Amino acid sequence: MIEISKTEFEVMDALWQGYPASASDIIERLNQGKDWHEKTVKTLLSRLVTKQAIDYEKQQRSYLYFPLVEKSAYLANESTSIVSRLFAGRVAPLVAGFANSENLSRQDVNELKALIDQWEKDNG
Amino acid sequence: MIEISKTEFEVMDALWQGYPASASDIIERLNQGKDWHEKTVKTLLSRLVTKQAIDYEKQQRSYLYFPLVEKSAYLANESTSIVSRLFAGRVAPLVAGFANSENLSRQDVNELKALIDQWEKDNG
DNA sequence: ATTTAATGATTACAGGTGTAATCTAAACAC
DNA sequence: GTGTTTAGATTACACCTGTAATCATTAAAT
Repeated sequence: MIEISKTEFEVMDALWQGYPASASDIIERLNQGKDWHEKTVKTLLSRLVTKQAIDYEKQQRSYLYFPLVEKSAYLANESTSIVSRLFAGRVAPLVAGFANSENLSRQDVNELKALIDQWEKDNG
Repeated sequence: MIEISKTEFEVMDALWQGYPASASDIIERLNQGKDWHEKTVKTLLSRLVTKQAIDYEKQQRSYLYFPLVEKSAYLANESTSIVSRLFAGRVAPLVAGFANSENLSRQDVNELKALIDQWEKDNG
């Protein structure tokens, strides 16, 4: 799997919001929350192209970028690798940690219950 | 929170298995699974000391290391920060991803059910 | 047509990381 | 007591990251 750094991920996330998108689109989206220099964002875009996480089509003088990796696929991979590194591959202990540190919301619990129900319907 | 790299984490994990422990203890534990050069492990131990993730007491010529951070505390912090970065702070979507990629085991589901029950007992 | 502005490409640069090798001092073997 | 092993300290070194600045080229403005 492609290794994407923290800042690169934020750029990916901005791109996932809607694509194809120009560098200035991305910069604008990012500057809703962060305050990165234009040059910084462009460096990150280049690096993502090199890593083959995104690609572009030339549009006159500028580029229109699009992701080569789906967000859901990326997140699934990352989650798996992190949970495998930190929790020997099992997700329950991670959730337990959340519960213990009061980081579990009512909404989380409801969603968890729903997806457990679904899981049990699918798997005996 | 202290930033611990991937390889540093593996050293921490070996130390958490039992401490105080000498460098050679750690090296031995790590070489059950990995195959790192002795020098590499010692470099990582030094860096962890610098980062104040571990400390040591001088024992004659060699050192006896011990963690300054508890594993559970470290894991709780890491989980929170990762889930916050990747899933806007909510853990349910991460678990959903696991369910969808067939990475959820019966044991996970049972544990999740148990901790949800507990959570509901504690919170309305 | 010439200046200006905007784009992407190239370069910069310090700090972190993975992965050791070399240096130095102390302990052990003989 | 002199050579050898061993522990930690110091140094190495390439690649990654965060964070841009400068360069080159093209399009737009006048």
